Amino acid sequence: MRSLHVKGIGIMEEQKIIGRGTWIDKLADELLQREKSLGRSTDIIRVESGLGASGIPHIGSLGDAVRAYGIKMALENMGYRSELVAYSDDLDGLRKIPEGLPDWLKDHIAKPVSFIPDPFGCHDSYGLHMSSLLLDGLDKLGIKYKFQRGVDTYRNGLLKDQMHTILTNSKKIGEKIAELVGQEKYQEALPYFPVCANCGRLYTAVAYEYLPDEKKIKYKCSSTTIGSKVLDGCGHDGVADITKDLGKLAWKVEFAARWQAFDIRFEAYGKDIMDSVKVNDWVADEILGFHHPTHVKYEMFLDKGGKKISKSLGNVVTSQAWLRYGTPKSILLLLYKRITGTREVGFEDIPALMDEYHELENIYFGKIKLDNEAKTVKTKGLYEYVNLLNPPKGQAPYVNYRLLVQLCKIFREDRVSKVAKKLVEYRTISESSAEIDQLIILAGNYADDFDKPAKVEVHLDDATKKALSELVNILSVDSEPADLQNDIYQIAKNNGVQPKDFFKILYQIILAAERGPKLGPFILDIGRKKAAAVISEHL
RNA sequence: GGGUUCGUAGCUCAGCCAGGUAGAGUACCGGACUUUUAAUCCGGCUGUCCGGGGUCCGAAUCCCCGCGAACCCGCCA
Repeated sequence: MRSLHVKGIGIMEEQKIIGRGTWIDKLADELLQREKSLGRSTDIIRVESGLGASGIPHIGSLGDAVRAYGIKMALENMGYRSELVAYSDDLDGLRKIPEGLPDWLKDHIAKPVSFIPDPFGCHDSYGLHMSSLLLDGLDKLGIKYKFQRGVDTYRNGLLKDQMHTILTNSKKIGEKIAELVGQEKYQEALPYFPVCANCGRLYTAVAYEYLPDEKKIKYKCSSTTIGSKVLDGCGHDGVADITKDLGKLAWKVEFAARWQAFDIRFEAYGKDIMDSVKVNDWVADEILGFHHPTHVKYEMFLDKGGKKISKSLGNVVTSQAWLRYGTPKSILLLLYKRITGTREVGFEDIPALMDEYHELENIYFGKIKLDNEAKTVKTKGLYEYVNLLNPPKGQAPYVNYRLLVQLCKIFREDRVSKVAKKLVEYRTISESSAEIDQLIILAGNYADDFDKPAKVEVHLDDATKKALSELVNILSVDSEPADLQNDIYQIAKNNGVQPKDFFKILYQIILAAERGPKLGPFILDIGRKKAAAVISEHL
C-alpha cells in the first residue's frame, strides 16, 4: 500500500499519499481493504457512534461521533456511499446523580433515563435532554447523522434475532467473557436486563431463564449492587418479551447485536470500554456470524489536572460552553488533528486552536509555504476535514485571538465597535466586518470569564495621592490635553514621586496589572473622564 | 493482576502514527519609541528529544529492554 524506493542517499523516499493524507484517510483505506478481503458489499458503509445519555455530554462524547463522521467523509471522498448512525443508549439506567443536578433524582436511580423526568424541564425525559445536548452540538458543527434511540430499538424488536442467538448461547458467551476479561458474573446471569414491569427499574430485575420458543425472559425483581450501594428490588415476578418489551442487552454483547442489526462497518471507541469491545468483537464474529466492524481506539479526554473528565464531576467541557469562546471549526480542529495520545483539554486551549486554524487556512490558500510536500498535503487535508470537505472559496478575515483577548480586557463597554476601531488604527485590519465582530464577541467572552483581572490592593502615600488628584483634574477639564504622556511624567516629578512607581500605580488602578500599554494614548482611548472616575475611587 | 498513553528549551507543549536541517508559545535580552511604563510588532538566545541497545545511508520519529509519570479495566452501563 505504500511504494518506497530509494532514489539515492540524502534523497527522500517517495510515499504514496492516501486520500488527503490524514489519519482519517489512512483509517478509511484500511477499512476498505478489510471489507474487500472479507468480500462484503460496499454499496453503503455505515459507521456508528454510541452516545451516552446518562450525563451531560462533554467534548469527548462529541469526539466519538465527530471522528466517525470523519471516516464517513473519507469514504465518500473515495467514492463510496456512507452514513453515520448516532445511537443513543437512552434505555441505560441512571446509576449516579451527576454533580449539580437535583437530589430528587435519587428516587429514579436504576430507572432507564428515558423514563425519568427532565430536571431542566425542557424535554420529555432526562435521557432525551442529554442526547439532545449532544445532537445540538453535532448540529452546530454541521455534522449529519441518523439518530437511533435505544428505547425505539428495543420496543420495535430491532435486535430480536440477535438477542435470541445471544441468549441461547449465553452459557458459551459467559465462559468466554470470563476468559477474555476475567469477569465471571455472566457465567451465571443472562446478559440481559429487563425493565421491571412493576417498579420500572433496570438492574434490580434479574433475568434467570430464557424461553427460546416464546422469545421470553423470566425475571425476578430482587436486588442489585450499584457501586457500593445495594438496591433492593420490588419482588415482582415477571416475563419480558424480547420482541417488544423493554429491557436491554448487557454492554458486553449489545454492541455486537447492534453492529449486525444495523450493518455497522466502523466504530471508534474510548479505551475505557476496551474490554467490552474485545468481547463484542468475539460475539459478533463467533456467535452472530457477522464480521465485527473496523475500530480505532482513542484515549480519554482529561482535564488540565490529568483527571478523567467525568460526567458526574464538575469539570465538564461541553460543546455548548466551548462555542461561547471558540468557533465550531476550533472544535473540529481539536478532534481531527489527531486521534492518538492522551489529551488534556480545557477552555484554555481555545486561543491556540483558533490561531492554529488560521494558520491552516494560510497554508491552504498558499500564504504560507511548507518545505515538505507530504506535510503540505496533510495540512491542507486537515483543513478540508475541519471544513467538512467543503472548504470556503476565500480566506475569512482574522485577527490573532490573544490580541483580541487583550483588547477586550481593556474595552468592556461598547466593546465590539471600540475594539474594531482600535484594530483599524493598529492596521491589523483594513475595515471592520461581521467575521471580525464575531471574533471580538468570542474573545470578549473568553476575557470576561477566564482573564478576569484580580482586584489589586493599591497602597498610596500622601505624595502619590496628591499627584493622582492633579492628574484627575487634568483629565476632568473639557479640553483634551496635548501631551498627556508627558503631563503624567511631570506630575510625578513635581510631587516627588518616582515616575516609574507612579506609572506602575496607574497600571494597577486602571488595568489591575503591573505593566501595560503606553499610558497617555491609552487613557484617551478608554475615555479620560472614565479614567478620572476610576482613579478618584482610590483617593 | 491485565492494558493503554506519555517523557522534547527554565516552564507549557507541538513534531512521532507515512524516518530526511530541532519547532511554537512563554520567560529572558535588544530594537521600533530623546525622559517613565511597553500592550502590539520585529529581531536574538535557549536542547543529553528520559536511559540503553537494534534496524537504516539517515532515528525525536520504527523495534526491543529498562526507568519515571498518568490513565483505563479487574462494579456497571
